Amino acid sequence: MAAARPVKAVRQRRGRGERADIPITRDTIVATAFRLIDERGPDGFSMRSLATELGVFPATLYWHVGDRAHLLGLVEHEWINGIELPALSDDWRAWMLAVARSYRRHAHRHPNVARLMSVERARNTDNLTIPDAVVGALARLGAGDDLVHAYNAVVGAVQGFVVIELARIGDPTPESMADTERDLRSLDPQRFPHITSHFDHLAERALSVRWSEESVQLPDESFDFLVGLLIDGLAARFLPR
Amino acid sequence: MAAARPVKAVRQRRGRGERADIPITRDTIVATAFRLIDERGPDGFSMRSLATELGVFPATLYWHVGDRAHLLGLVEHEWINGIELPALSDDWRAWMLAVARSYRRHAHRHPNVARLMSVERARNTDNLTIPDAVVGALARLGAGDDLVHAYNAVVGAVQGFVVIELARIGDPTPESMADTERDLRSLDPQRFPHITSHFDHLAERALSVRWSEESVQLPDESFDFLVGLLIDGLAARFLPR
DNA sequence: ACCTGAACACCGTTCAAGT
DNA sequence: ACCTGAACACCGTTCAAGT
Repeated sequence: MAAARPVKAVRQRRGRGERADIPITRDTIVATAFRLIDERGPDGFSMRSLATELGVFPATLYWHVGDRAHLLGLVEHEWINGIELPALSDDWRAWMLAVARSYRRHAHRHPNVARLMSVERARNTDNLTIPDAVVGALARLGAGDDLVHAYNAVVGAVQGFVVIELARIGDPTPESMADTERDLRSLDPQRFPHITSHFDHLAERALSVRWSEESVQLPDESFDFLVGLLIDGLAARFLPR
Repeated sequence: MAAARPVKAVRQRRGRGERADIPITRDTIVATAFRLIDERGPDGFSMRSLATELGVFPATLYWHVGDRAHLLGLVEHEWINGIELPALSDDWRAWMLAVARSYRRHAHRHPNVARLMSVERARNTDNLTIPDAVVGALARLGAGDDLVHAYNAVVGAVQGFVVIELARIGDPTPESMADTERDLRSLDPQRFPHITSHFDHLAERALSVRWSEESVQLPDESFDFLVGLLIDGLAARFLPR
């Protein structure tokens, strides 16, 4: 699909039925929607703001791409296509880690778009390149009758981890962030003995113990740790020793 | 927090400033919002529909619970409080599996509410009971400097798995479901050699290879398989052998 | 303190009418 | 085939005005 070319058409009066001078295409619409969501977040995106950005009336979008849900499906498609699939390697451990990291890296590049994945999902019949490669790797490992479960476990955990880490921590105003920090720092050691005793170790790094916007991304080590657990677990189950 | 008592107040005319005969409380609002989201899904829920259900004007809600984001935070709180924490046990493996299953079971009981978790998050300073218990278990295992990462890996994977499995598969009309099924059944074996060759094994059971609404819930075995991988991985890292 | 009534600035979507 | 212009049925939120 074409790269997102910057379309900043200034709305200029046009009579009924008159063509736009820059012809609106399906690709332009999807690319612009992608850019708007990416830059302004889901709240700054609407069918109407997209139409304005493109210099057309909202109804035009419906003619080209159908309704909002369908458009978001196309954006999802675009996003998934942007993930680089690491070259197949003999070392399946290294390959799986590379795939997982590649997926996460792409999500971090476009967090606002990536957040859509968990909410408004489109058809999933295309974009099966990575799933197919993962199924292949697991089958080659000898997953056998556990193939589905190994697949679901790995994909669900990796994809899910990224969704959870990117989930918004409430509204990102300085005040609410300060409030959260204060509340977390003054937790009752009676009720939460373990979090409080390991507070310095967890603060701003652990899920549920974050407050600033910069800490949306969890430590890379946490992700690698997870993938390590999965890989070792698979090896223990399927590889002869 | 009080159980959700059924409030079906029929809107009856009231003059300016007049009190409702059934007094509206914060708890009633939250409980009713929970019920509406649960029953009708996020699309059937709005501040206005909630107000109508309660027999008041929308502005009343703002007086009691603040804006929509804040209300959803309270609903989230309510949901999380509903998770049963299994009694601490000496067998940490059994305990972790029990906690993970308990979380997932609760999500499946209220899928529409659970879906909110990944999107509109409130403050997370309360409801730290389960996180605290998990931190405690991992610390006791001897996670040491890897405590954060072990915690993030386990919680991110378990919570994330559930989010991914519950994510909507596009719109659930019979036609679109049939379309997806047809597309999946007629995948190109050249492009997707592994999925096609294991199709019968994966169909309706694997992420990305589902089409019906009944298959939102992945096989329980897949979830248990994941938790097994995590537990074994932790044991291999932290337990002396 | 608590609620009404109305208003404001938005939405997504549809549709007849134009070229 | 492609787009306008207007309309419809909704939103979330605010605010003065009532009791």
